[in-house]
Amino acid sequence: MAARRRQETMEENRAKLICAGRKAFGSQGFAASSMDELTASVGLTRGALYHNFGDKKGLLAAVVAQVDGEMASRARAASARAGDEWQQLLAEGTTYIAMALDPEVRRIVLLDGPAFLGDPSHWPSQNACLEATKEAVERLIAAGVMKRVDIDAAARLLCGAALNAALWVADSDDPQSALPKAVDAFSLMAEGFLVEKR
Amino acid sequence: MAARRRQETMEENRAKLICAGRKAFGSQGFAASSMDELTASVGLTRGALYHNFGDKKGLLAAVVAQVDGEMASRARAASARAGDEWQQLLAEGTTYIAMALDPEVRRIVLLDGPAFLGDPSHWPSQNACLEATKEAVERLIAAGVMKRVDIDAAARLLCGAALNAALWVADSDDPQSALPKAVDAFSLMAEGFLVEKR
DNA sequence: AACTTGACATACGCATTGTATCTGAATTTT
DNA sequence: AAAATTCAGATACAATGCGTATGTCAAGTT
Repeated sequence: MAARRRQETMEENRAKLICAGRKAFGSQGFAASSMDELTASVGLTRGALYHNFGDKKGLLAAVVAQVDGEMASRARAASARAGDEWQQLLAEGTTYIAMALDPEVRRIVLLDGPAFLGDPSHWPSQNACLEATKEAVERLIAAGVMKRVDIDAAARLLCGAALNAALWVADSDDPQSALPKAVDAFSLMAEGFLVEKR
Repeated sequence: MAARRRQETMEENRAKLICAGRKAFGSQGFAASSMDELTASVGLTRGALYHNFGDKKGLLAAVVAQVDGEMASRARAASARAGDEWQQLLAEGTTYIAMALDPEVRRIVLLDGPAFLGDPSHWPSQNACLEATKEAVERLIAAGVMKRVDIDAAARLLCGAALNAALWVADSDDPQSALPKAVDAFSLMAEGFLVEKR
């Protein structure tokens, strides 16, 4: 094999570790994941880990940022496909609910993330979900569709409700039938913010 | 000192450990708490811990059950002081928000609990908050005040929104001013469930 | 009073994290 | 191009903590 650039292989290794972190944290949880196993699974040692991410939590932060970013882009895509601005907000919310059914997302972003990294609104990734919701709320208030409430509070409530509903759906006896119930209830509750009922 | 009954001292020791667990888990978090230190702080050893609670998570479960129970009784008290049934539901919600400002509650029940013990709706303590909310929702639907939605879903959304809002308030730059915003937004959003606006 | 029980202590093995030091290949310097 | 320098990652080490296996002594039993 030809001589590789330094930076190139380093980025490759970072990507490998983040990928392995997703799998390990997503399946066994952050606390139960061994960094020895994790690094060995991609042909490295803990040396690479500590050099690249500082400590175990550093890797978690990187993994969270990646998953979080993917969630946000999927949410934006769903939002773009929806009708008016209100429909877009609902689409984002229901997309969050659906995404949180992925065990990896649940475990990493909803459970271990807040527990080990602190409140999502303070994450370096700025919790893209919250950010997207905030923007939507801002537009809706400006357009006179939503009542005048504190933007951060409303966004947090909507996001929190959606993601929490997802935890419920995922852990319910019959997720398939729980999902539409959660989506219905979410849409209904969100209408509390509307100026006029539809 | 007179000879103590066996069961008596055992219950005393259990209480001591749970109390120490509250302090340790609440201040340092579950993962960072050393069971050696914790048990020593009440004049015992890990032997007592493993005998009484099986393992570290066992103690967490006991602590969670205690805190959770206290929260529920405070919520019921607030509910009893409120006006009509709808006001009672709102009172419960805002009480949850206020209670979650207690660092111990936040850390133990909202962060470490779900992360290490799994979904609250499956806790042996049955998550008293959820239970209380469910009962309230059930009554309100029967009374025709709330729209017909799935009871579990609605309760989960309301509870989730309230507790999530509390996490936001607690971690915001200025909790004192954030609290009323959160309460306002919560009350407004909950009205989405109402049959007719008030 | 001898015996049994069991609540808790003691002692041990194993796993894991973080750090300090080392190494060799990629890059830079002369 | 050879020597010098960097630095990504490996190796080695120290510290801590969990869980278990075993021991012990007072409370309860017969």
